Amino acid sequence: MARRPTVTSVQIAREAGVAQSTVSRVLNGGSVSDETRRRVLEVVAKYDFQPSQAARSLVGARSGLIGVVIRDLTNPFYPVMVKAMERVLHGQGLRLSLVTDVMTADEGLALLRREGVDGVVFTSAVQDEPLAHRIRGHGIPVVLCHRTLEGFPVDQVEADNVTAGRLAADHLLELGHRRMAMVCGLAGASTAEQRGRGFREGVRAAEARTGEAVALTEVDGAYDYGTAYDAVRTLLADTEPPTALFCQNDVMAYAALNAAAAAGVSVPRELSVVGCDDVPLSAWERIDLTTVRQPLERIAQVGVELLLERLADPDAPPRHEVLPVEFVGRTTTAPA
Amino acid sequence: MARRPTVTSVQIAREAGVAQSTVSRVLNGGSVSDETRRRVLEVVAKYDFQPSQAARSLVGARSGLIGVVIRDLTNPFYPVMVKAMERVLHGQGLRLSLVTDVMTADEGLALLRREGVDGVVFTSAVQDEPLAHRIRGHGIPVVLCHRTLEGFPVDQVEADNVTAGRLAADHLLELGHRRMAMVCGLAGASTAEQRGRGFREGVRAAEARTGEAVALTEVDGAYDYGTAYDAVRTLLADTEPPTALFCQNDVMAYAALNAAAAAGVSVPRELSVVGCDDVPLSAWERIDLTTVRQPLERIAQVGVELLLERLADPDAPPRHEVLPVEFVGRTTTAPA
DNA sequence: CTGAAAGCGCTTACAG
DNA sequence: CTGAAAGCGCTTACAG
Repeated sequence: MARRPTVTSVQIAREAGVAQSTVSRVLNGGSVSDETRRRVLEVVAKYDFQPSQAARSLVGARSGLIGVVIRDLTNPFYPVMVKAMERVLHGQGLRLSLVTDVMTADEGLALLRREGVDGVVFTSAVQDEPLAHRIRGHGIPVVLCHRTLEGFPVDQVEADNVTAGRLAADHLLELGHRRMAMVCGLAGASTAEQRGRGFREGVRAAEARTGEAVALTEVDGAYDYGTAYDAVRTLLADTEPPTALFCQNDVMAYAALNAAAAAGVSVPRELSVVGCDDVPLSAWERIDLTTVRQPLERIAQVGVELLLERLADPDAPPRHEVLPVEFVGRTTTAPA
Repeated sequence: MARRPTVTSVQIAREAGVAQSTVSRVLNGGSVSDETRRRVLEVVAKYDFQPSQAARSLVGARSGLIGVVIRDLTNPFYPVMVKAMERVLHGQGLRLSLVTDVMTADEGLALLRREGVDGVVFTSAVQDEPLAHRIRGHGIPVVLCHRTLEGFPVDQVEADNVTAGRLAADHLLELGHRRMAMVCGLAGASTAEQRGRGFREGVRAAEARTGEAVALTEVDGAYDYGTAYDAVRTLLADTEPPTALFCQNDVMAYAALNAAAAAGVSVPRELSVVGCDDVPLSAWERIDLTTVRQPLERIAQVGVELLLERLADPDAPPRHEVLPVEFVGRTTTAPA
């Protein structure tokens, strides 16, 4: 089990009877004669030679590493994104360096710099968190994926979250709900601001159209299961609880469904619940959540692609992609 | 956005008026005078200097990278493990390099070698998959975490899976079930073999004790949601379907619950379902799965610790930890 | 305690 | 097409 010394390009070169730089050339696609290439590749295959990434990124212009900043990996939302990103990156021969909430923002920033990432995809940017700005301040290309930051001119991709909120509102209002609550996402997250705005717009529009008043309570769920669970339990303990809930993401909607079950409140008979995201879990028969789908994997994919295009053309103007959302009616909502 | 040239230790040294090797020493804890240390750290702080990991791992004995091999990140089982591992590693100043099923085993092996990982934790080893053996063949320390491989003398940590299967059997038999099915995990996975063995032992023991025959059907679920879902739908379409199901992991139990719902089979009235793992999801009111808990985070933590101890003492005899499991009764099971 | 030097394993001009 | 050489940014003996 002593660390067997790794084979290096020098040894490959020696055994193939060529210069070390020639080995490098055949591996990186320089001009090499067929015969030389064949001879080198034979030795490469014999030892299953793998060039050192450390050496490569030390000398080269690129590390081949892309930073991906998420929050909590155990939130079912993120694995879907990470997987989609990994697929694209792996297809391009790139590696993903994950930064999660296991570390502080400062630690994450330091790591990304030490690793020499070629660029960073942020999936969880919030308005007052300067991490993305600081990374970019170090000259590292940044893209905002699924979240957006005001006054930060970088490549961004997001869903049409205002419409998402609007669709949720329209659905619940059409069902006749007039006493509703919104379980809000993280303060400072663009998605929370936009979904909230869309929902409120929908409510106001309905009021204007019907002349009927709609009661709308807003509580903070912080995009977090536990926070949302407690908030909904409190809501449901009220003397006049809402008849419908818009949760700004699916995870909080799961919390709402479970909190309702714990409180003995029947969904959808006594309480309608609408989520937002359409994470795969939402389609489970045991959950079957009415929600607004955002094209999660597509967002992840576009995010990575924007970064790759940025690396290819650093001076192109920043792009901002907005992807459409879609209402998904299932069984957690019913007429008031 | 031009890549601002990164500050190096040479520049820090120059500005602090010391040799580059002195900068290295203050950063790595060599002997340096207080005054020199102070002066260097001041410049380090001024530029927020981050030493290049590439250079460090090229010259040093360690890369500070630990490979972690999992299967599908979107299986709720793995994020829990990865997070627990990341916590331990980050506490030690180490980074995690994730290998998932987005790539082939060969590609994963190649990557791990190129990156020069100091060691690898396997969470999804299967008997006929030589990946772990091959990694180890390159002199890289390996630990098996949550799965075990026969005749492979490396550090291993697993739950007491035989007892897990036995507990599931005892519970269902006590409830009076005599027509059962087992949804089996991945062929070649030690957990599947052990849990299956424990369950069968329990059934045979009950038959011997009571003199009553117990019908036990076994179907393949491959530890996969979709595979298990289809298998359970087929089972339930039978003229004489089982009254109880033991699913060798929680994810397959979710599939069973959902398949039952889709088939209009009431759980637990018409069908009892027991899982295995106790992933956080299982405690949700909407799921509320009777299962056997294995100490997931603890397994992950011990796995990483075994590896770290191995790195500290390469010649210590291999260790094999077996962690206790615990029956968790919830509402997906009822008397036959 | 401190500095000068070697060297890790590559890529990339530069010659030929 | 091919080789010799420089150099990426560090750590680690080796002197003093």
